[in-house]
Amino acid sequence: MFQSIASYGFKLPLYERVRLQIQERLSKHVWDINQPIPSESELSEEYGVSVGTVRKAIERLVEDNLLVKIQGKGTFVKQPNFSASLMKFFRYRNTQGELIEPIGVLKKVEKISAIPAINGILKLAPTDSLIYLERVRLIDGAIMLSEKIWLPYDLFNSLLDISLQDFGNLLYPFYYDRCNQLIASANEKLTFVKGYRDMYLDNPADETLLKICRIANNLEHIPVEYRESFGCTTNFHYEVNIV
Amino acid sequence: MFQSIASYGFKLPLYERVRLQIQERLSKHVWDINQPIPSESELSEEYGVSVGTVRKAIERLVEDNLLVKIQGKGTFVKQPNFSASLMKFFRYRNTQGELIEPIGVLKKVEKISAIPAINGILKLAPTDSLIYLERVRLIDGAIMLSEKIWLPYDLFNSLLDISLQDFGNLLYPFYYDRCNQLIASANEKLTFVKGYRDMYLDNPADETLLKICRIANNLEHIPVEYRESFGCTTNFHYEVNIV
DNA sequence: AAGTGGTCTAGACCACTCT
DNA sequence: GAGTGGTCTAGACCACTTG
Repeated sequence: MFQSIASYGFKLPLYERVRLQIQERLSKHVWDINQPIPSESELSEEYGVSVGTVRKAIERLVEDNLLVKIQGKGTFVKQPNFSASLMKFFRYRNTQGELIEPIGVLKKVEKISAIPAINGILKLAPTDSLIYLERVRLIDGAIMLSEKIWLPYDLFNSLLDISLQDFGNLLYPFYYDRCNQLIASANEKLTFVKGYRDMYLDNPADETLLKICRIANNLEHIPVEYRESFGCTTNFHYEVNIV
Repeated sequence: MFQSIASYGFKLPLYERVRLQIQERLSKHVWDINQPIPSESELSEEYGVSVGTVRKAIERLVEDNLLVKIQGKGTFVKQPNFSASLMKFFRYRNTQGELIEPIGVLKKVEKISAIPAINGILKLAPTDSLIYLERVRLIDGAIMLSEKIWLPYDLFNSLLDISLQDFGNLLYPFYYDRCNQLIASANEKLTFVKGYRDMYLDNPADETLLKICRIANNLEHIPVEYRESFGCTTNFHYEVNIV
């Protein structure tokens, strides 16, 4: 009964193959978000494996934040909460010291040809095309952050069909809904640059700017977004949990 | 045979009680660091539980980075590698762009009485005493970072017996060796301050300084260190993995 | 009472490392 | 070949939620 997953390779342990099966059904949104997915015994019967094997598969998916188990009720699809996870690391404070969620406004979406450095970061073939975004983030109408974003064309070309004003405040939910790419982890580097003039920030040339380079990965740990953000240090607030 | 761990409370699952038993032996350094710990079947016999239960207990300890399993060889005590984990997040670069490990020099160690704000952060009783450290970090002999560190007196009083020059480059290995406190996670907040003059940095009053506030937790997720670091933005480089 | 996930057991066989 | 951890199974009982 596992011929269908032969393509995954038979060297994978059974519970990993079951995990991939379930994960595939998850990304196809087969199950209603408010209903429990089939029970462990149902799945074990369906896949013809023991309950313990299904449990182990589901355990991994829970670790990956794709499922949530609730004792007595069942196992549920977890919809990623972006504003509570990734975006919380990146904050500005107002003069009263309260946290602010900057408003994201997209300025440009276009297809561009390969850029060796970026293609290298995104682990693409040297000639693969890219999607290029420009975006600013506003606080009280003032531009605090200017972002340049590069994405693999093959995965994100559907973004070209969306008009600028239809992009929401957060990009990652868009990636998820439109391109089926769930951003699951990221690496960020913070540095400071002097003498860089940004077209949107319109900053004095001698001002020290914050520069954040982010490589964001999907669930399969494949880098799918490279982003460079430039910002003013005023009221900037960065928070991170190291585990 | 589990009377000895009655103090942990009998509501804990068996594998959790076994985990705590093993963890206790780990923190007492019962096992040689270069030898495998007793095998799963040996431990299951010793504790009078099934192999599966021991496996689950060890699984958790591996997740916590306390043990490492190597198939065919055994399970080994993992000594925490601080320079490769926590400290990698915090870097300066030289003019060639290469990463530099700043040298840490301790300037002050003393017992102080309670500070309401700090005691609150460290979740101590309002009158509990503290250990206070001052420390600078140097690159090419120049002070790049000035750190103020507060620790619970009860856990860290043995630091008072160590002379300043005997503190090594990294503090966390010291916490581990001398006070049995393994720093396992941390929360850091980066902000910028202007108008703060630091005694060690000896900075101009109008320079914008980086300020990093860190709350570091031990394995039991109890906060055991609060640290405020002030630094120059020049050549500063901060890297973090978000998962 | 029925169904869910949570815990625990016992035992089989496999893959790997060492001697 | 002996010993280790890795995978997989089958089944018992418990804790929790819902009708």
